[in-house]
Amino acid sequence: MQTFTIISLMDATIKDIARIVKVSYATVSRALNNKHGVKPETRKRILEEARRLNYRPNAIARGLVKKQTHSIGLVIPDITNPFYPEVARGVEDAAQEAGYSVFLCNTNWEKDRELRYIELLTSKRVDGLVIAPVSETTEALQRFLRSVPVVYVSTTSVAAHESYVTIDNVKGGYLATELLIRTGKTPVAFIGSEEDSHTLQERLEGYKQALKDYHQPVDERYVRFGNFKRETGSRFIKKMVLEGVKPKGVFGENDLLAIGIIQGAKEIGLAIPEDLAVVGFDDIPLASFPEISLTTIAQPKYEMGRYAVEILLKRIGVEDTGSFPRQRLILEPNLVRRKSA
Amino acid sequence: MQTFTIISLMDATIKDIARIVKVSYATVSRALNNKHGVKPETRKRILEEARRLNYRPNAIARGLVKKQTHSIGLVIPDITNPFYPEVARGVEDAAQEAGYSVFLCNTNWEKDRELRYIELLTSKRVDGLVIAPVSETTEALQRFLRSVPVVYVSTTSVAAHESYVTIDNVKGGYLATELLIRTGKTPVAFIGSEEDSHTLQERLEGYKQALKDYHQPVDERYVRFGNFKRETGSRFIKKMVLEGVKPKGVFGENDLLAIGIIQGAKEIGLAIPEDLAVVGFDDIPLASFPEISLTTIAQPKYEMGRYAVEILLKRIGVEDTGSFPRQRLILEPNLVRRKSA
DNA sequence: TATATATTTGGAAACGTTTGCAATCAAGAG
DNA sequence: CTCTTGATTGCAAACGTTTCCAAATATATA
Repeated sequence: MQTFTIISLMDATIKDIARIVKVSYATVSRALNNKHGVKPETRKRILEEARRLNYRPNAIARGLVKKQTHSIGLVIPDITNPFYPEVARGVEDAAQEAGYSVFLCNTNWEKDRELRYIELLTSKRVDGLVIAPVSETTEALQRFLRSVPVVYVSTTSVAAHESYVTIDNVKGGYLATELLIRTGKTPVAFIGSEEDSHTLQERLEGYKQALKDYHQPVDERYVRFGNFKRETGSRFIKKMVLEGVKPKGVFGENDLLAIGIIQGAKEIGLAIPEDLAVVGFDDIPLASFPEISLTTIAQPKYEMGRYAVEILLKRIGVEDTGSFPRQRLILEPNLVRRKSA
Repeated sequence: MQTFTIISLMDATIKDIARIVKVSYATVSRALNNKHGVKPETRKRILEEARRLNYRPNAIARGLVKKQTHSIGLVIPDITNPFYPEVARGVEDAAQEAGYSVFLCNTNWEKDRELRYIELLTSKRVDGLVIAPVSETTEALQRFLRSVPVVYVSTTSVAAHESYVTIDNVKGGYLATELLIRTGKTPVAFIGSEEDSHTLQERLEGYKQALKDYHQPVDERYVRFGNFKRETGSRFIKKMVLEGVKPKGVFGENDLLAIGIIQGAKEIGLAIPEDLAVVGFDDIPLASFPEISLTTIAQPKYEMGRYAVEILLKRIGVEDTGSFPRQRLILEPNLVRRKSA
């Protein structure tokens, strides 16, 4: 009894099976991998013994010879940010279906932590990477990335030869602004996160485009940048009206910001959406809560994750690196109308 | 130029370095790992060449000989559920600091998907596992788990020899109920998720304990079970009052449920907290939003994640499996009072 | 029955490291 | 100048697989 337990504790290898069944371990390998060319009866004996020994193939050893690990890395800023769990879930589901596992890496928005992670992941010989980069990729980062297939998610601004999946942020910004204008909520303001973010720039471009198309003046006093935190939205809207800049509508670059805007507006006695209509971007789970009911531009987050790994796996599948054409997938944003605008 | 690129594309190995520097690859290995006993000048030359070749140690090969991968698995029901991102983050941070990577696995609450994952992870030879199991562990699962160190998170009901970190659910339930009673919100109801969940049972026990201590009757009509979805909370509270069962306070087994309860209550014209006070459990990020402002029992989610891997790594550190004593860490729940009660 | 062919098996190298042991080397002691 | 000693180095095995190639065996063909 005791002995039995101990035996089952230490991992049996292919050699153990070979020794017991009295065949070469080449044969055992073939049997275990359902390769043709092993006599049914032999195969049966091997499988039985494997089962009896509680044999688990050693993926490490296999990885060494096959030069692939069936693992991919998912590098995101922060799983705690409500935008990412869904894309992570999409990534994970798609990976799992294809027999891949995924390493979760939070960069915490830190450039060097991101770099260290990528370094680590390449050391672990992941077969590929899906990454939502902290910011514009640096040269150092590029150097690493050259040795492993990668698809970017939620960014477009990357080296010309890389694949990515994202949504049409310009269009999203346009849709948001357009709604505000058409419902008479002018002038409409824009409150965004960091100014140098490409995502922001695109959404801002959509905003300006809509303004132009509908013959609205573009007034810089109505556009502000801070960071992606909720408090920022609250602070900025209050500051704005304090300065006498009084929009009737505001487009928040993301939902957290937009929710903050609503909260700030309420604090100074503005009714939503009568006095101030606000629309956000992302459609995080929170947005749909009755208490919040935020009108917003939805991103198909889960699908973005899925598509990213689908592209990645296709890329991994082709042995001839470099011959694989860059894939760009730009998904459609979707206006979902709730009570805030 | 072209040639250079190609060279840097294929991974240089220790042998390449050895060949160029003209030493044995044993020496290269020693140099790269900062082992003593290699002449400073030799080490320098090796390090330089490694850098020049853009050498990345192959963790797979290393793992094969050292029999450890510096990877752990994180097996949770669903990263999309607001409870888990924080613990995942804690796990990841602690792991990262110790040089470990973490595989993210969503079981989607499916027993067999959980099993498949654990099978996969053991095949990949993770050094350990932190797992929030779908339900009571099965025999099959136990068999796998015996071959790898594991610490459970957010559960207590497991084999006597396993480690876990969780919070004192009984106490949490008690705290919640006590608050309701002391603020005069009696009778107080309990609305929970699946009846056979151990977590629920513990929180329910706390509820009953408090009732008893404060000489309140325990009336089964005031306790209901459904699932952990928000809608359930909403439906159940409405159903309750429809049946003439009219609590003044209700303890929702988790925040989602509690928020649902609030929403349902509002729909039928109840004022929160005047007509109905509600307290939840978990303190998910949402709970603190002004629009929600849910009084709840907070779990130190991030810390749970951290502690889990700290215990795990300590366990991994000792070579003599079996000699490591089971670790139980039961964290304190924390009442955070907001507007809903 | 002998030969050709197909099926099943085994041997051995390879994947990229780490590490115990023995060999070499430089230098200090006598 | 030789002997000891300690610091450096190299050799080779090992980790657990996969896979190429050849050997062995069985089956079909003539």
